[in-house]
Amino acid sequence: MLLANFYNICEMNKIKITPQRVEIFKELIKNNDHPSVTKIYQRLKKKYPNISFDTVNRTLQKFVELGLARVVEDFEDFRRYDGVIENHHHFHCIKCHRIIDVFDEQLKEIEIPEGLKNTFNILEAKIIFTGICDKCKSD
Amino acid sequence: MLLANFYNICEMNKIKITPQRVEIFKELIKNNDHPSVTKIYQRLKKKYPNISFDTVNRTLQKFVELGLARVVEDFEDFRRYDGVIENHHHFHCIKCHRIIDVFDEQLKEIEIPEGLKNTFNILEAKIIFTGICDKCKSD
DNA sequence: ATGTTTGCAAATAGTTTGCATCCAG
DNA sequence: CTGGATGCAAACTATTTGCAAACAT
Repeated sequence: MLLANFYNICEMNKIKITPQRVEIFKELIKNNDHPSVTKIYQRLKKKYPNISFDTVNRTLQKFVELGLARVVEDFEDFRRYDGVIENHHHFHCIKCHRIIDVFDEQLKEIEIPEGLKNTFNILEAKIIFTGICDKCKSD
Repeated sequence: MLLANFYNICEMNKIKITPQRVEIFKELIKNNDHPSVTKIYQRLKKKYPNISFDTVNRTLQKFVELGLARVVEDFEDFRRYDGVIENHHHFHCIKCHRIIDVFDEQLKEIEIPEGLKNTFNILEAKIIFTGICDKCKSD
């Protein structure tokens, strides 16, 4: 996502291009380190001491609405527990938030790319499917 | 994970087998619907009105320590944003919490099991690798 | 001009902590 | 008995909301 796209998308959606929004967007894409709201806020506060945490927070949410950004691993915002210890995959329904275990022979051994295997110690590779579940489909 | 294992693991780790722990464990594995603390608390409160939210919360954490349970998609507990819109995978470092984008041709098309494809509307299939990153490996 | 956006402050939700009491071993 | 476990209440953290003032168009 480039800065030029940012302007286009803002105009298309008729949302105002404010200095804060421009700076927040630039900070978001600058080094792609998946920053939190607080991170972006802290970085911007150095250059623009007047910016508020709240604006950063709301702006990032707006960006997600507009398709300019995504929330990292965006599931529910509270902890859930799993009694199944063995490695397995999950399906998340985006409507009812059901989580369904996925056990599949084919997916059991995920091919870990050489680049990754050599650089990091990979402890787990888990597929997370998101979509709409059977119950919610029929609504 | 079975109830018998629960007793064994508690004994092995010399933690007390209290009625609360037994009930919380049974509730966790009963229908494997990935319950939140609040869910388990609410369900148990019907039968055991004296149980406290706090005990449920701490017990579940204890279960994770002992390897009796897992936290679902257990990443950091605050929201992080991604400026990359295109589908891609992530590597999470469990030590420094860096998140690194994984783009890989081989992984681009994840084989979605027929069973899943037929039952749900799958919108995304994303692999989340967890492990220890290059920087943290050398510490 | 005017309706959106901003900054502030207070509220909220989920989780955690401190501590006195209780109970499993 | 005794140290770990429980229940309660208060604290904490991340996020959200309401509102008046400021600004982009």
